[in-house]
Amino acid sequence: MLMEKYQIFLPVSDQSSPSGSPSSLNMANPFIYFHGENENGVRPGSRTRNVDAKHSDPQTSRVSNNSEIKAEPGMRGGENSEFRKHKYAFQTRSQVDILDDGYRWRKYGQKIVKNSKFPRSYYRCTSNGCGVKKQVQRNSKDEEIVVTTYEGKHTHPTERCTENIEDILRQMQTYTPF
DNA sequence: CGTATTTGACCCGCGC
DNA sequence: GCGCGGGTCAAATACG
Repeated sequence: MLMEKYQIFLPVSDQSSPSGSPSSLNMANPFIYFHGENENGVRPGSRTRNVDAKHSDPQTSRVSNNSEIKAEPGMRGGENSEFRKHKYAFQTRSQVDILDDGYRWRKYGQKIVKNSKFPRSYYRCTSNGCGVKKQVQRNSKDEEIVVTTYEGKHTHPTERCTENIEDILRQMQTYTPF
């Protein structure tokens, strides 16, 4: 057995789908994961957020916050598409949801998904101009399995030292077969 | 008091 | 067109 204390499942290869129709992103398989790189991953007219207007919010000065994630087609050009391409996921065997990977994350949402009994948390990197997102979900079948999905690419160096990896492993262990 | 988290509402795509 | 499922926002709250 390779896994002694922790277990990491790296993302599968990108073009490993011979069928060409990888529509089956079923999470039914507890250990099979995929990382789809949405080349076009632009959400068509994603949330213009008119709700503020109807909500009679005269200030609406949070434009800065929106603009960074706006990712409108044609705004950033190719850079934008590449930004979306970096999307991958991996699974870790851990008992803590939040794995400190050196970046600062701010939770911005939490949802209950059908497949899982546990809620899915949405995080975003709290750096200016760095719209990297991350979502953490716990597998319903194996409570110890935590699925972490990253999307985007960090435009800034890691705040903490690289040696922090030890801390990560320390956090990830907590599981002893014996 | 500033920043991060909580949490309900909203938005959007998709299936019926 | 409506309901459902999933993703995001933002006001309120918690926390240092």
